[in-house]
Amino acid sequence: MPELPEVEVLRRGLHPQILGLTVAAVTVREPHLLQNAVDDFQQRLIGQAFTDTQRRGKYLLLVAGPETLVVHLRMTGQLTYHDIQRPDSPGFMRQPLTGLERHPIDRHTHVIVSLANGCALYYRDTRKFGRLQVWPTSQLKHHPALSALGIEPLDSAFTFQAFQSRFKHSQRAIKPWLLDQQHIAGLGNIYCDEALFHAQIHPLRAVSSLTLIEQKRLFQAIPHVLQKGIAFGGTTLRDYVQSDGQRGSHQDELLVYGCQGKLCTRCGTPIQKLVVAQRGTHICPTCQQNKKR
DNA sequence: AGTAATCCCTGGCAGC
DNA sequence: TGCTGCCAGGGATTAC
Repeated sequence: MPELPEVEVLRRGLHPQILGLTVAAVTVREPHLLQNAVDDFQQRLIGQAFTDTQRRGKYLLLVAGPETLVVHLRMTGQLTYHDIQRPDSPGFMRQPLTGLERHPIDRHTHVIVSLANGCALYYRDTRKFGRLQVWPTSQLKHHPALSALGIEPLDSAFTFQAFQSRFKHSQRAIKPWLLDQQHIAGLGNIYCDEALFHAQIHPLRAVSSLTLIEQKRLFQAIPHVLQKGIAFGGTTLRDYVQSDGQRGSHQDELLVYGCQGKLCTRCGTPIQKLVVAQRGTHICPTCQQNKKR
């Protein structure tokens, strides 16, 4: 479940590795994941060199001159750089039990971008929820999904005024509101739960019922939990890996997500798991009370 | 218009 | 042991 921090860590890892490298070939083993026709996808990338990397919400943008590769990892997507100069790189990792070398490409490797230096980018995705698309760089502003995204929570434009102005008078619960990418871009289930715990707000509280103090706590909690996730290399619960195949370590720093039964670090109450908007949701029932309006 | 439910996928795991 | 069925969830789509 890569969210903003995971995509940002991935981007920072890929950036120095691919910058300036030319796409030599593109292999598509699962056309279903592409939002372009296969031929179109291949022909527009081949011959282009990567000039920049960007991130917008949970979208990774690999800019290759006039064309940009837009990647969304969704649940189980992995984008790794396979360095042929390093035989110990993830592509040649040894199986922990058998000691046998694992082939760099398996049945879940769906797209391979071969680079002119002999290295390659592998897109691997067990659940096949992820999507890849080639889109004209000059038209990124008009990309339907990207242009619908809300404010970037780590951007300088994320001020309390900007945050508060999006609140409106919605009776919607705060958790699904935060998960809605058109308000704030990049929050997913993990960091949403962590932010609400940090701000001491129950996920079912109506958006319009939040006091000014609570709004300010939430405004501060969002970038705090995201920066912490980046600092620890992202959260690897199962599938997420960085560009070099390494796991993140933020899963060991979570205070509520997946912590049901453990004691709240603030008050000692056991963390509870409930379901909000069809999502597993983790709270401290003492610190995050569902007050009446 | 705004909100809520459904679907896509597979591996892991609880339960019998 | 081996099978069944459920669960994880981001976002497009559909439904209300």
